Amino acid sequence: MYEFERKKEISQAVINRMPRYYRYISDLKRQNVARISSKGLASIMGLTASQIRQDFNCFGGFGQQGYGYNVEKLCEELENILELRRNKTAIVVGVGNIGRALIKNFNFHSSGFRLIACFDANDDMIGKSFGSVTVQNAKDLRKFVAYEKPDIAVLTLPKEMAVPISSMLVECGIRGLWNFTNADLQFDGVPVENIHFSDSLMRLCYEVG
Amino acid sequence: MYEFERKKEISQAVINRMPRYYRYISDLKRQNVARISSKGLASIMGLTASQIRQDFNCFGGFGQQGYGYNVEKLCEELENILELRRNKTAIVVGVGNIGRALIKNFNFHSSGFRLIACFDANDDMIGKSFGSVTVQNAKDLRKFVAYEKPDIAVLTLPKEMAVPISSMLVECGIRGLWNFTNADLQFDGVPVENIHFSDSLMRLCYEVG
DNA sequence: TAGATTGTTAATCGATTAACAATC
DNA sequence: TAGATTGTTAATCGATTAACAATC
Repeated sequence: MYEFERKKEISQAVINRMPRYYRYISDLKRQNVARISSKGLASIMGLTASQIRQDFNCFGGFGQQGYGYNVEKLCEELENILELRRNKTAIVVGVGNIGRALIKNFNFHSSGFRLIACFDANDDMIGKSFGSVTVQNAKDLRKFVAYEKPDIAVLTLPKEMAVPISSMLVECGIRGLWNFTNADLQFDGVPVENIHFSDSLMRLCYEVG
Repeated sequence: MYEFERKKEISQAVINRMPRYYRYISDLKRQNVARISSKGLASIMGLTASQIRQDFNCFGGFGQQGYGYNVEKLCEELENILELRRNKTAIVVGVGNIGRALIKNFNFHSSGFRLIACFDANDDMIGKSFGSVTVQNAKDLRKFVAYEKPDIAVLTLPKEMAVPISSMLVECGIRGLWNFTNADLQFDGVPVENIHFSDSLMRLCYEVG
């Protein structure tokens, strides 16, 4: 099924770099670049060639001595590693400004997902359509998740709701959470990816000095 | 001016943790908790006590042997470290869905900033008001930045515009960039904080397996 | 073949954790 | 004072970089 063994021991640091590799490699592919060496890629990405080779070799050897990496093949390998062609399913929970911005503008597909539903507790929102989905009543969320088994939920709801709702979602079998609230969520076996706007802006506040 | 020496050698890993510390400590303050030990904080944050003490000691000793840390004092120290009370200025460049979501809903103030203006190239947008700001013509952006000297710019514009516009902003003296586009930006001496939605979601795609 | 560049092992560097003397 | 807990040094662990034999 998989082209590579998913080794448990792949570090978070390596995983964190993979989407950026994918971004650069698909750009090169779009520009019809046929091959690239670790040295060449290192120079455009601002990394060391050594690190790039180490990173790719966590997932198996995609290169060829004396030649480098075939861009098209490498691009495909990265898609396989990140599982971007599996068409996993996502629901959006909370259709406020950020939720709507994601529904209307964000390309879920190119990050490996298909948006199949969205929910809100506000009566004025229920029934409205954005993009390809219609807002459903939050009261039906539990039933939907239990039956439809979406892979992940996008949490764009008020911070206070984040813990109770995500607990419920995990109970109903959700497999991952994309968390836009400032709540710190943690569940055994359910990965959480956080978009912490304020943490990021505070860092910038520090960094600009 | 500063209560602590900003040592060059503070690692990015430590800085990255500071906003999260601040989040937890201000929560404790809100709950009127008077003091907390590194051990206590470690247990609620899921870190080691040792790491917490090491991190805080990068900025000076805020604790007291045998007692722990005074929550109110620690909270204030974190605000000083992150410079959250300096009221730095920000502008939003690009008033699409994400830009508007930030303008209308995001609390810039609690992350150390004051939103002073926003810009868009779309004629239909210019003149409209959101929250406390009115959309200005992108043509006037250069002049505005050169004269008003905002500290940072929030980049919520199309990816293709990110490089040319941010180069122009840096030229005009912008001191930091909060980048919501998928472009990789890098300028000497101008920190960039990235919110890479798709990188984050791709990681989640990998992690849910 | 010769040159280039990988995959991989070894060396280095940095970050985290442990330990403990200092001291409130 | 005795107990608790810091600040800080030393030990460990993990990640990055360098080196080089393998090989295309």
